[in-house]
Amino acid sequence: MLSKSCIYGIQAAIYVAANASQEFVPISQIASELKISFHFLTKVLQQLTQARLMNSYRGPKGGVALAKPSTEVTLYDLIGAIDGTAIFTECMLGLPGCGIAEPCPAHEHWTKVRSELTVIARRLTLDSMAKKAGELNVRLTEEFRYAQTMFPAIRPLNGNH
Amino acid sequence: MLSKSCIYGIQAAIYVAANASQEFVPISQIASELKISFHFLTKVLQQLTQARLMNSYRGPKGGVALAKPSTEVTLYDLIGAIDGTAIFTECMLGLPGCGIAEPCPAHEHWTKVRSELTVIARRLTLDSMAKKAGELNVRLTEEFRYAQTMFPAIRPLNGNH
DNA sequence: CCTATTTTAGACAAAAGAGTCTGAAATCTG
DNA sequence: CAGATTTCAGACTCTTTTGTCTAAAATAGG
Repeated sequence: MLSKSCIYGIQAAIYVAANASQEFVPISQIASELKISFHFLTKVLQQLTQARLMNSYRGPKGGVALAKPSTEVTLYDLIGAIDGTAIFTECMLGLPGCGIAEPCPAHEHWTKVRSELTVIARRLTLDSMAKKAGELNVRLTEEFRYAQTMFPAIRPLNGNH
Repeated sequence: MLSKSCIYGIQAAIYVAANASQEFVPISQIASELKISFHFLTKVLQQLTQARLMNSYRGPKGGVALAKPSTEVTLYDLIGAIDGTAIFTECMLGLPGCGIAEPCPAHEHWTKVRSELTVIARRLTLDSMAKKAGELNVRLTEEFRYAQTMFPAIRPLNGNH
């Protein structure tokens, strides 16, 4: 469905949005919290900065930050910047000419799913995902559980897990 | 979205369903009509026979055939046999624990798309796809067009294109 | 029985994706 | 200015996917 690069990029973006208090978040911090290879994440986040979704800053106190308010960055933007928009536009069977004029045998059904996917991806903002991640961590912490497999990024930083 | 293997397998299955008059359809015929590498398609179709979706027969007059009526083979079956069912079950962000108890930040939205995808894949039969492909070719033929990029498999075999 | 045809099995190569590492450039702190 | 920190750029390796090829087993037909 989504490439690993894309998944890492989305997770990192959520992390950055959830840590909006920090001006620039070091990639090393994101990588260690999310348990992603630092160098690999670096390359993924470069794609997001080149797509103008993030700003970066070198040196001490450097890192990455959202280029826009988290309410204005959607899942669609992130996927488009890393995996491209093919998933939102292409034929399920990969047939180049598939469209209304020359539909493939699965065309009408797949377009229905695809358009819903597009709507949802366009509506889902980093802001709302970061808030969901926050709620999740509060609940997990209250239940004395540790979101190891879930979303280690967003766990509270008070350290009492 | 779907792997190339999976796309080839689906196209080939539609082709076989559309050529139900032939008892066994040689893979070489499918490959040349669909313009897929013969040896590669061979391996893909072996997956479908091992999954009991197709029968195969060696030697002259051999080939592959559907193991069940085309009304009883769904897109879900084909995808499941080649790419596996992960796409119908897995979290969008690939998080292992994601579920109702521990949803990831995009959980509820993705499950909505995913369940619609599952419903459609389970309902869409080879029979209906083969019929759609047939209608398409009639129309294309009437318009003196040649479904080269579209679905070369299903074009009529009368040869007057 | 012999030959042609076809699937089966598996080795091999090419391409893309994922992950690792090194060095250079920028920037802060003292 | 010196040293530490951090992104940037690119080379490199490993794995998976995709694609190609060869030989063996099964089967039909003469």
